[in-house]
Amino acid sequence: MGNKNITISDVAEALGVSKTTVSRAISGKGRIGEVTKQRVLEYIEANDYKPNVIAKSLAQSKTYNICVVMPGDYALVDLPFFQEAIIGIQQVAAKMEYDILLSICQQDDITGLERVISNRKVDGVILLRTFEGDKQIEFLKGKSIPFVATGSTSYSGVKQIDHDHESACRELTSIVLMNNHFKVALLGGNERIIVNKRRLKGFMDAFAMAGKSVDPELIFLNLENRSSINHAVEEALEKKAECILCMDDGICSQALRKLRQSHIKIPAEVKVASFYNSSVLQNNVPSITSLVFDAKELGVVACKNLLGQIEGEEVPSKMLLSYEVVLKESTK
Amino acid sequence: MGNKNITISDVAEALGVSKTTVSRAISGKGRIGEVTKQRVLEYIEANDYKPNVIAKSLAQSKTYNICVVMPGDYALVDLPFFQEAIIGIQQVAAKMEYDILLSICQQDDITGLERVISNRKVDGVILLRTFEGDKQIEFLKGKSIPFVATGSTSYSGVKQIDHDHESACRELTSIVLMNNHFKVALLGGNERIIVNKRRLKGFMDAFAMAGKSVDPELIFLNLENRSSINHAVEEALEKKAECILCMDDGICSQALRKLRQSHIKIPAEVKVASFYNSSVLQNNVPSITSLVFDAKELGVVACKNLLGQIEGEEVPSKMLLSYEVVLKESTK
DNA sequence: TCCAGTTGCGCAAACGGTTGCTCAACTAGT
DNA sequence: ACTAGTTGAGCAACCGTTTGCGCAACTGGA
Repeated sequence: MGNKNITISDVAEALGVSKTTVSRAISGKGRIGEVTKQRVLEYIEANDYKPNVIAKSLAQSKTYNICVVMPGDYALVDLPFFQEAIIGIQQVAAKMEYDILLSICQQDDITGLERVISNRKVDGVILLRTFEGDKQIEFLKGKSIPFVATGSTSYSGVKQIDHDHESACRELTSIVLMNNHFKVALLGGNERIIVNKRRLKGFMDAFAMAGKSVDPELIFLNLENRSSINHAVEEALEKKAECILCMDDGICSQALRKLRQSHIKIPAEVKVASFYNSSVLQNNVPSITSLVFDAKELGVVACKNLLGQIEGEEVPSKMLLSYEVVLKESTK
Repeated sequence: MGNKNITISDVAEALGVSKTTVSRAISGKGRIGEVTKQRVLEYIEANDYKPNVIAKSLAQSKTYNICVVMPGDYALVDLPFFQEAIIGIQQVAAKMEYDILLSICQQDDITGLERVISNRKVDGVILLRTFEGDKQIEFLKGKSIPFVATGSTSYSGVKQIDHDHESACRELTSIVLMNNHFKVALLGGNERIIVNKRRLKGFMDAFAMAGKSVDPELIFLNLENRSSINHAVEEALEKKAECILCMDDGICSQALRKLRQSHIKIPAEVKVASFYNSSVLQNNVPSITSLVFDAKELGVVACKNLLGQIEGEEVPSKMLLSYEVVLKESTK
C-alpha cells in the first residue's frame, strides 16, 4: 500500500501550481480558470488524492460530524425506533459527507455531550428523546451550536421534529370509543417524557370530543417496571375495562404477558391497542392494533433540518410528521 | 458566554511561558519543572481551558475516535444485542476520552468504512458482525489501521473477540439430548454469518458426543423470512420433532407465532429453546429456555482490546467470552 | 492609446496544537 | 576550578488545509 498519504502540496508540486489553486479547484470557491481546474481535478482523480479532513476542520472550524444523542436508559423495546431513526439520519448525513458521532446519555446527563462539544468534535446535535425541563436542551441552548430535538414540542426557540403523537393518540382512542367501548384503561410511561404527555393529551381530547368523561381510576401513569404494569392490568380488569390502551410497546408486551397468564382472551374479553409496531409485538397472536410511525422518516427530516442549519439555511423550526392507525385482531 | 475559545497561546502568554511549556504541562511528556507544571495546570483549571482536539489530531495524526460498524441489514431482533454491545464500547471509550463514530453498513458494503478511513476520522474500527469472506475485513487488512472483529473466529491475523457460540450451542443441545429427546429440529439463519456456523458446529458436536446421529431432514438453515420459518416449523411438526431449537430470537419469535396459530402447546407437545434472551422473547408465555450472552461485556472487552492496539500495547489476538444456559418453562 | 475592470494565480498567514533541537543554568564528581 | 551530566524552558518547524490580499496579464470601451 502506498504508505504515506499524498497531500495537497504534493499535488501542487506535481502540477507546478500552488496549493491555493488545488484547494480552489476542489472546493470550487475562489477565482480559478476552467482549464487549470480540470487539470487539477483529473490529476487528483487519477492519483487518488483525498484531502485530509482534519486539516480542513482546523482551517475551517468545521468537523463534518454530527452528534446523535441516544438515551441510555431506554426500555429496550424503544430501541428499534431509535435505530430506525439513526438509519435515516445516517443516510442523509452520508450523502452530505457528514459522519455520526454517537453519544449515549442517561436522562439529564450532559457529561458526554459536554465533552463532544467542548472538544469541538461536531457541528451540530440531534437529540432523540427529550424530557420536561431537559438538561441537555438547556445546555445546548447555552452554547451556540445548531441542534434539533425530536420527541418534544414544549420548548420555544428550539428546532423540533416529531410525529404528531397527540393527534395519533386522539385518533386511536376515538376509534375505540366509536365501538362503544367507553371503559378504556390507559397504561402510560414516564410522564416527564414529552411524547408521553402529548399522548395523554390526545387520549383526553378524544373523550372530550365524544362527549364522554374519562374514568380517572383507569389511568395508570409512570409505569416503569413489570410489577407496576401487572398491577395496573389487574386493576383495569377488576374495574371491568373493555379496552387496554398501552402508550408504548414495552408496556404492552408486559401487559399481554399478564393477560395471557390470567387466561384472558383477546379481543373477546378485552381489547388491546399499542403504540408503534415494534418487533416486540410484531409476532404476537392475536396481532395487535397499533399506531405506526415512520422512525426512519423522522431521522431523515431531523438530519436535513440540522444540516440545513449548519449550512446556514433557513429551516422550519417545528415540524409534525404524520402517522397511521393500523387496526388488527386485538380490537376486533 | 465567553465567545472566543481560549487557546494554548493565550494560556502561554498569560503565564509568561511558551506554548511548549503549556503543552508539556498538560501532556506530562517532555521535560518540565514541577512548579511550572502546577502553575500551568492551576491556570487552565481556573480558566477552563480546553485543548482543541482537532489541532491536536492534526499534529499527532490521531483522532481519539473509533468507528463502530453496525450491520444495517440486521433482523430487528438482533438489535438489543448490538445496542448493549455499543453501550459497553461507549463506556470504555469515554473513560479513555475516545468517541464513537457510527457507521451503518450493509453486508460486504465498504463505502462507509472507506470514507471514514480515508478521511482519517478514526484511529481504529470495531466490526460488530462478520461474515465468511467478509469484504470489510479484507478491506481493513489492507489498510494499516487497528481493528477488532466480533462475531467471527475464522480469520487468522485478525483480533477477534466473541462469545463461545460453539460451546454454548453444544451445551444447550446436550441438555435437550439428556432429556432423551433426540428428534431435535434446528432452525438456523444465514450460514455466511460466522456465529451461525459456530452454533451449527456445536449442535452437531453435541449429537456426536451423545453417540446419536442427527436427522438431516430436521435441519433448516438460511431461514430469512416468515414463510420459510413457517414452512420449517410445519415440516418439523410433521416429522414429529420433540424439540425446536432456534438459532436466533427473530426466528424463535416467528416460530412461536406459528406454533400458537397451530394450537400446539409448549412444552407439552413440543419443547422450544432459543439464543439470547432478547426483549422479543422476554415476555413470552411460557418463558423460553435460552442462552444468555453478555453483550455489554463483549463491547467492553472489544473496546479495551482496540484501544490497547491503538496505544501500541500487546493485546490478545483471540478471546472467547463465556455464556450461560438458562432453563425456563419451554423445555420443562 | 490609455485606463478601469476583470481574471487567474500565488504568497504567506492563519487554524491550534506537538516536538526535535538548542541552550543556559544548575549539580556533582574529581 | 574544570568538566560532564542533568534539568527546565524556549525557538521554530511542522501537521495539511483555507483564504485575504496583491499582482500581472488580459479585456474592452472611449
